[in-house]
Amino acid sequence: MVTIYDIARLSGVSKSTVSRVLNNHPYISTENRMKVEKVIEELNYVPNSIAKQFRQKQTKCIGILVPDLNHPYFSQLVSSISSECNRKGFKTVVHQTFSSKKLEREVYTQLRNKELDGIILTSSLLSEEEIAECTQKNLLVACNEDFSGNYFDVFCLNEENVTFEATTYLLNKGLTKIGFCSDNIDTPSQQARLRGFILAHDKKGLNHTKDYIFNQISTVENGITLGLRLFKNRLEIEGIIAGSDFVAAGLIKSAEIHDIKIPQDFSVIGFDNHPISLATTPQVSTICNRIKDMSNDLVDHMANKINGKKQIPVKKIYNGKIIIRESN
Amino acid sequence: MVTIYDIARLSGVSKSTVSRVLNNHPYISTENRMKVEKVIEELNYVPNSIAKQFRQKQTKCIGILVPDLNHPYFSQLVSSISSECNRKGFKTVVHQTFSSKKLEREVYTQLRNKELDGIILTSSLLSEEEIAECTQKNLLVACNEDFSGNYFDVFCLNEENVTFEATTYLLNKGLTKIGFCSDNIDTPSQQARLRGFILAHDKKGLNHTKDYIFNQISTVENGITLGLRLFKNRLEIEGIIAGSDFVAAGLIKSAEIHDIKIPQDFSVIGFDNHPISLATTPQVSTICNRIKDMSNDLVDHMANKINGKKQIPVKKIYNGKIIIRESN
DNA sequence: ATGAAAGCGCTAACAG
DNA sequence: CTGTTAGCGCTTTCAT
Repeated sequence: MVTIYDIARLSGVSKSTVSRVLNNHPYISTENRMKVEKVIEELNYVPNSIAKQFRQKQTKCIGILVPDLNHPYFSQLVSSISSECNRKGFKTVVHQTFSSKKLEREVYTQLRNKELDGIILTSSLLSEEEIAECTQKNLLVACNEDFSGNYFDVFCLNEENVTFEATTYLLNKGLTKIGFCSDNIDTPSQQARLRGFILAHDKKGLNHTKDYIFNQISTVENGITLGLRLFKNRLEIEGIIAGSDFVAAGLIKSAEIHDIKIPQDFSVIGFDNHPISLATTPQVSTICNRIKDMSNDLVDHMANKINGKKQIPVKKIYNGKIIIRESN
Repeated sequence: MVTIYDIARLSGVSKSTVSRVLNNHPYISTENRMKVEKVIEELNYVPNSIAKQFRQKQTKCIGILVPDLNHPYFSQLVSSISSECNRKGFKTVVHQTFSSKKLEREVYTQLRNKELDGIILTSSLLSEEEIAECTQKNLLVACNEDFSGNYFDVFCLNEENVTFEATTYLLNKGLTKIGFCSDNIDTPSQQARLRGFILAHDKKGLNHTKDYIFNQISTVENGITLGLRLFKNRLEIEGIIAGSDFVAAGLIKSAEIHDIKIPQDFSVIGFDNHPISLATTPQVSTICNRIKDMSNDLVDHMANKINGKKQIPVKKIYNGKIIIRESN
């Protein structure tokens, strides 16, 4: 392996000078710079970046903690975060937890071991307190998940508000028996949605039906199966906040099979404004998220922190928006 | 920062002994082992993994090169590869190229700089020769992309065969004007599909229509737009190998809008057996891939190579399968 | 079974 | 503008 020392020897300067050339320091004689660059070229020298990292105590790696990449929302979020990080000179290490607390804790250990400069959390099954304890003084920022902001910085959608609005929208249409789907009800973001759902009922003096709150519903298949259950037994449920466009698509397909007319007999509102919402008949009314804005702000903030720029604590909340199409 | 030296000092042994305890070496007195472990516990010591990497010249990081994570096929592929890598003790660094040759080359530079122990390539716009030149003697394995296998190991679907079969299936039904969609026609896998498409025509003594080969078609929206073009002008095209279930869904939606009956007036075959293929009406006939098998074999192979086990060169080809549903 | 010592490749005071 | 020097935290011979 060619090292900085070989370059120094062959170009008749010291290691420091080579290092300076490599790092674009000012104040180097053009003569020496050229000699060094020539030898670098000749020997096809590539700097050993681990040695550099070791010296500087930085990995230039940011971890992204995500439940599952094989998911229309999270793959989009990670795509956006990752490319922003790359643009700012950081590599991104993806860690899927598959909703395992154990795997999640292991990633925090990597952070403590300095294998990562920081972690971006997109979803968690642990409490803020436990996360803070696991990560200690190391850098962690939450994106997407609605934490308090007392333990680490947070960038998230106003899930509660937007679900409140969507629910109110259905309620205003005169529906009274509305369902609610979530993928994992134990996460802060889903809890926030549920609060919005319930609050909308409260504000109208109505009660929500506990039996119509469904958990672990996240895919097209889940939507189809749920629809089967709902429509076959001709339940009195009149509409649903589906929590995802994929679930909405499944419900719509299921309704068609059971000859339930949407939106006449049943209303559906999806989430995320995923292209699939355009492909169904009727097209899915949905809620658009703010992935791009969130990830840009977040990565900017994170990069500044890593580079030692003082940042004030933030909890930044983004407003989603309802997009009314044909399914309600 | 607590170091191995602090532990040594406080437990009255040498650095070497501490290192041995840390690495589970045999032949350490239980007495010393316990002393060391006690101090480690007390000081809450965490080993500095960059130092370790530096020493051992390994990053334990594998790069995954992918066009775009925000994509139903690639997000699933990366999800599978990444979790396999994690299980084997490697971190995965995701790099999206967004079809930029420049970004792709940058990743190969990272490999040369030893920032990565190896790269898994899922798609490329460069030639095998150029890739081989960029990566030099470093470890790179291709997954998904149909390279020759002469320059690096390859694990891929038999794209040509399976597209041949799908095309033949339509041809056997009596269709003669069939279209072909690809997301990026310049990649080896799409070229392989195209070969299969053409070969199926050849075998029947039929000509394919060059005007019906569409490039840069990959999303629901692309499918809808393409359908618009096809159906509005009542082209004589009778069916299409859509290249992706999302495109298929868009085409089906578009057909509905223009009152084209599928499969009576028009046939569609998707690709990947994505859940969206269940949500459309009619449901999409599609081709199932072999993501799980491919990524398991691949990561196993890669891990062995990194760990110094001699591996013979491989080009492993997996057979896809047509799933006939309602759209043809 | 253990310790001393060397060194991985690089950066950054410091001195000149 | 350049060279000397020390050292980052860890592993691994080589002795003992």
